[in-house]
Amino acid sequence: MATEENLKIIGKCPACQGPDRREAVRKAAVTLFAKKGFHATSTAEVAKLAGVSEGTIFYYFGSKEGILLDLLSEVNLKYRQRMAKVLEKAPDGLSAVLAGVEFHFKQVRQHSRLLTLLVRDLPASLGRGESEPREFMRRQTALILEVMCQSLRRGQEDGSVAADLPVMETALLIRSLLIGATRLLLLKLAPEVDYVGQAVGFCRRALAPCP
Amino acid sequence: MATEENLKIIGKCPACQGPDRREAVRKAAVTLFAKKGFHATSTAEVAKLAGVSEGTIFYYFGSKEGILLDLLSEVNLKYRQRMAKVLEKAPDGLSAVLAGVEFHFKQVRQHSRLLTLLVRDLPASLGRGESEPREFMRRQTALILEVMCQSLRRGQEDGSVAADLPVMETALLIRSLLIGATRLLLLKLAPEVDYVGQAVGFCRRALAPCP
Amino acid sequence: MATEENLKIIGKCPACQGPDRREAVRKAAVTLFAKKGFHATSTAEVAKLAGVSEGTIFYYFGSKEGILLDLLSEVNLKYRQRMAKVLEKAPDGLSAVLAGVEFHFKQVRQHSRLLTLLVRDLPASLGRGESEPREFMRRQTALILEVMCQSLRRGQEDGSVAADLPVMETALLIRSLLIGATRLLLLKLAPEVDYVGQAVGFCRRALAPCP
Amino acid sequence: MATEENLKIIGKCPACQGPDRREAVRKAAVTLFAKKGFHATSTAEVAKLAGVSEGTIFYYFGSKEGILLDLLSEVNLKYRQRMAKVLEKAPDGLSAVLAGVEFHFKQVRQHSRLLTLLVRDLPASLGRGESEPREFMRRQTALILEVMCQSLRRGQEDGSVAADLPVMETALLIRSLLIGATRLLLLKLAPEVDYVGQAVGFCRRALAPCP
DNA sequence: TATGAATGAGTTTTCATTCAT
DNA sequence: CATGAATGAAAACTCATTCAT
Repeated sequence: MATEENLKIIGKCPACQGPDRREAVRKAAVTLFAKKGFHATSTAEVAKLAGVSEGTIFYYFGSKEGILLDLLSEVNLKYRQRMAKVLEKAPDGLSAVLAGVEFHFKQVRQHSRLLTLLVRDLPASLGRGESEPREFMRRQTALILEVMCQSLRRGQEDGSVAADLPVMETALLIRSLLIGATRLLLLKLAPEVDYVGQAVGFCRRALAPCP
Repeated sequence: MATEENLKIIGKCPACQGPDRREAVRKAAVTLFAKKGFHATSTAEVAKLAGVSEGTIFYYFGSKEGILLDLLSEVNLKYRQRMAKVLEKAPDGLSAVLAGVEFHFKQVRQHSRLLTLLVRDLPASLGRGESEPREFMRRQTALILEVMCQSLRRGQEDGSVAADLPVMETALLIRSLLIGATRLLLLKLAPEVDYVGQAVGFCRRALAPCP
Repeated sequence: MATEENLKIIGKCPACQGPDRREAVRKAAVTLFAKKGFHATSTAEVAKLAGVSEGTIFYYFGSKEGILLDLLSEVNLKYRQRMAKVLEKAPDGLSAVLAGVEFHFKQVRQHSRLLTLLVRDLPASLGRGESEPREFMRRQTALILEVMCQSLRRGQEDGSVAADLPVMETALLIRSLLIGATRLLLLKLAPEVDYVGQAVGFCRRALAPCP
Repeated sequence: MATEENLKIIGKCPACQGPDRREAVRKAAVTLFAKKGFHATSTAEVAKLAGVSEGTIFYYFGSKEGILLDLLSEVNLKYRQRMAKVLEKAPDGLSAVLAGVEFHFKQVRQHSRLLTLLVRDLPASLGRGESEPREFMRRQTALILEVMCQSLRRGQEDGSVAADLPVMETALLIRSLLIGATRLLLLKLAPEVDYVGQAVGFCRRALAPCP
């Protein structure tokens, strides 16, 4: 086919047509937002790195915030789906929760750029008060919490988790631990020790019924 | 004194002279940064709320980021000092750590505006490379971690904390939990349940030696 | 015919083919230009309201200004034709002029959206130098003036209009009155009183020969 | 004084300091708005012609529309004040009105640039619907109408104006005539004849009581 | 010490227009 | 004929910072 060759000749990335332009913007945005932060990145930079015109960004995403929202909803969705899959496979409730903890740290390592957006640029960058994007984030958080709650309940039923623990509060604590750890890790504010294993142990002791 | 009288005449608050101007800027900045975020707040707004000229801000703080850094260092210092005092009073290491956890949540409630600065959007320079302000943040985090580590070691010596726990990693986990919880609480991303008590229990079970 | 069926299937208005597309654009443009003004209306909005693609607009009208010019020439043509018909029917010159005045106010009421275009913001090219669209507007004005002049001359011949009035200047004054009134009425800058009758009386006294 | 000399040396217009910068912007804006129209003039152009930075414009006027509003309120104020003075001097009501008509045409000739703003860029350029600037314009129009009404009433009292004419409607008609004429004159849409004298005669016949 | 007028580089966003299909 | 993805130039506006006073 001549098209691809021609594109090479005129110096255009052959992947950058049609919906691929959208993807190119997303990729560029992830890279820059993760490296410099949402506010410190201009749409001009994103456009340049993506190899598209600035207009294209607004054609596809409507606004700068639109890119971030689009990115985040995907991060959240994939994270949740994978997390859910991991939890399902576990033999009992406690194992599920602990597998979730382990999974989270693995994700942080593997998708650090994307998750950095979650701990640095969001939701602080988004509209304050009762804005639409804020509500969006709250929903996302609630969904992830729900998954965690289910495993905890399952654990209380099968006896692997202490029965007297209030489910929601406990889920919040585990979630807090994961969020805080991600922040310390990705913003490199803490010494670079690997504490995944310790995190699992920490939670196990906190959750398991007293023998 | 002529000064005070004059000030009354021209309608300026007599407290807003000399070093008080500095303080006025700090107060205004805390309020605005916490409410709207660092990026969304302009120096003009800060100056206006503080009742000083824009030039004054730069005279005292050098830059917009300078205000934030100044604020953060004070938040950290006071937090650390108070935390240290709380830990000292505890009868044993475990109680110290748990008292620290409880103290943290109390602080969040009492000084929410100030602490919001820590979980809200940090300036870009804090997120990238080896900038000076970045190093500053890391130092602050390290100092707080150190305090926590001391209590853990003390607990291992007096037998109230499991002896096989690696101190630094465990301190990081507790710190993570506190940071994550603060974020969820202050950014109002989680249901508004009170989980201080649960947090203490969670940590006690995770730290206490197996009976 | 397959076309109509297909259109129904894909949910497109069957009237929107061929020259009807042109008409759809015109209708949408009138609505939006009258409501929001020429400058504040984007071609995208026009295309959307018309249910056609953006390209179509440029296919038919060449440019955004082209739509306006097309619209204006039609407004003027119809206005002139109708005005001419009204003037013809009048028994004498003065009655013709006064009927014209009355007719104008009726038009303003009936076709307010279309006529608003004439008093609203014209594109920059209409306001400057010797541009082509500028010349176009001047021609339109001249044509309407000419009609008015004819009636005045007729009135002077049949004695219903004072013989010593300079025709062109008088026509310009009447036209001025109509234009100004339209502006005040359509832009709703004046109290909403109905002054058609008064306008007719005003002109009659100004034109009729002194008894 | 050294200051003025220095300024000349570094190539700055000596008039362009302090509040004179504000004035420089106003002057530049009048020139450009009148020549090209409000929409077709960019703030960059205004800044360049005024010899100030673009920021300065926003420092003083807040927005592009702010310049226009500022300009217009001054035009209106001066116009009204001068008009009032002219009307006062007249020996009777009819003379007052006619002097006002004559005065208007004189103004149009003398301050054509400024008045062009009134007939072309306003109020079409300003916010639609019930916007603040729109209301501003309505108030301005009302004030001018009021002045005209006073003279008409005075004329009816002293017998120089027909007693049976409804004051407001008549004022509106005269105002309409002036507005329309200004538009035709300044936008150069009509043949360039001088019809001031005719306008006065036209109005006299329309207003004077039938002998 | 304190001011605030002035800046200009930078921001996000808009939009008429083009053109390959 | 008709589309709509893509553009890029330009727009209005913001704001941290400076500096003469």
